[in-house]
Amino acid sequence: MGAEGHADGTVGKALDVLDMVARQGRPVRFSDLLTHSEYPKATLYRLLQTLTHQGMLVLDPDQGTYALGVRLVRLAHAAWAQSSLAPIARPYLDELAAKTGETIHLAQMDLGQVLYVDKRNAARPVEMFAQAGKVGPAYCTGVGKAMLAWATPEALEQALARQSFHRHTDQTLETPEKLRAELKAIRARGHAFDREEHERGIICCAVPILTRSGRVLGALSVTSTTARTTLAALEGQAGLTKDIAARIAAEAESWRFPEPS
Amino acid sequence: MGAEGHADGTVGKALDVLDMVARQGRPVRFSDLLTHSEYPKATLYRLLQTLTHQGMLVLDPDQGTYALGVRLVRLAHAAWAQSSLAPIARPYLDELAAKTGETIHLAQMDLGQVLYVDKRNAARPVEMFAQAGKVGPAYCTGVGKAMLAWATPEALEQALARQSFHRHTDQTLETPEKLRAELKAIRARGHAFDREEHERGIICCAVPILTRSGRVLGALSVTSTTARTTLAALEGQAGLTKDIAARIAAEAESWRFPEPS
DNA sequence: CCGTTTGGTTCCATTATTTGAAACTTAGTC
DNA sequence: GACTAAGTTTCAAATAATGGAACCAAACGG
Repeated sequence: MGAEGHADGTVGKALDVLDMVARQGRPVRFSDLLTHSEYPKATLYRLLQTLTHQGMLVLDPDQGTYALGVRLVRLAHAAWAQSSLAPIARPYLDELAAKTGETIHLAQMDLGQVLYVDKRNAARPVEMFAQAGKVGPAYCTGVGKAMLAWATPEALEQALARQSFHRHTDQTLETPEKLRAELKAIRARGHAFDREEHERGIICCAVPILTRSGRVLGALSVTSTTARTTLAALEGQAGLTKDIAARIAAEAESWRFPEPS
Repeated sequence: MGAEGHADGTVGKALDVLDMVARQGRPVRFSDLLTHSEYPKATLYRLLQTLTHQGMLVLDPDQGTYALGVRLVRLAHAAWAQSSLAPIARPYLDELAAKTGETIHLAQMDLGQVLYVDKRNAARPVEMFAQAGKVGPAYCTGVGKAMLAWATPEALEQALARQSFHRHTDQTLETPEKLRAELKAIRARGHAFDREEHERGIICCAVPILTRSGRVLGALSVTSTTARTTLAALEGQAGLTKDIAARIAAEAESWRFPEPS
């Protein structure tokens, strides 16, 4: 992993370092990062200094550890409100959750990975960050495959290059070829399934959220367990899910001109 | 505004641009940014390209507008989980909300501004991003003053330099001098009040969250309205609030060694 | 239709920043 | 008091950023 191929320019490297800190999941010492990093000591050191000075990282002076800074949280709040589908989709997710009684996921694509931007659990209200902001693989989730199926050729190639094709279950599609074939079937069918490809016992039916011009904005899925229901039953919800997806897309498109200023 | 004095290096400029996009609150065209920016055309253009290529920004090809990218949401998830007090403080906030029956704010300092990282509304469960991630002024909020009162001299000066001292209400402290005097009183007292300084009718009592070494981690406030209660009554909760703050601090400190690895 | 403006993209010689090996400074060990 | 590990600083060479100007394309206007 890592394999940050082409981190263009200093900015790319800095963001790379930021990711590195994020990946650790806990405050890290300089030397920890150094061992995990391909950058030489002095370079890494200066990058950390810059990021810290910029408030993207915070240095705990007591322990000499770096953690992600709160400036990120502020930026993310804006990102959430302005770029993700979550605020637009909220009422529609509620509706879909109510009508299906199943778990709902709203996802977008982030550099070949699936990013869950909102979720409904049917049972209890959303605990935002605990649920959203999480990432998952694209090649073995319903939402991931739904988005890949309608991705542009370039985006697809980029994404494929970033998939690990780890065999999570014995249903997992293990090769780019198998995935390509599946994507073709998904395009023909209009929706994607997850046949326990990521997690044993978890199935879902996912649809893409497309603009009128055919661009993928995200994906929406209805998830359940093999204990509770079947794929066929989930497919029965596909029409409703597509309908909701279309309404989200329509609103997302009309939302792009708040005020002419 | 803007006035980003010393944006060190390319990274600083790039992050500056990121902030600029965030500030607009909606997808922006290249030329919009150009007019608001001090950078020359080509420079801004390349910064935008880099950020877009890095997934921090997303270019809507249909409209040629830039918006904050989802990569930020992912980073923020990590920031939230690892750097903010929110995950640690959650149960304590619940407890405080239950015992006081008032609105609770958990805040941290971000470049001289107050960043609300969690909140309890007594009535309904938190809608995370809708509530958290918001920012407010430090000089006229309870949590802001509580944090400034225990800030290091350098941090205080930096923060003071960034305050606008806008007169939100006729109670607002309008000058650095008045604020300094107030901070001294707060240190002596052990907790800060908001006497309708930010918003008419809104009062609160806030306490800092301090490490054993005396460093400010954040602040905690119990907020209400003049219609419902009085400052004196809120002060009655100060002991409980300090207790909760101490427990949050203790847990935050012990949390810093997940595994020796 | 053709001249013009507006919005966006690319060039490229100049300039400033980044780079990273190595030297240096602290603490901790033994 | 020599030895180590962790963090910080230096400095000439290498590299990347810069930005004025040219360019392209699409919309506009007469």
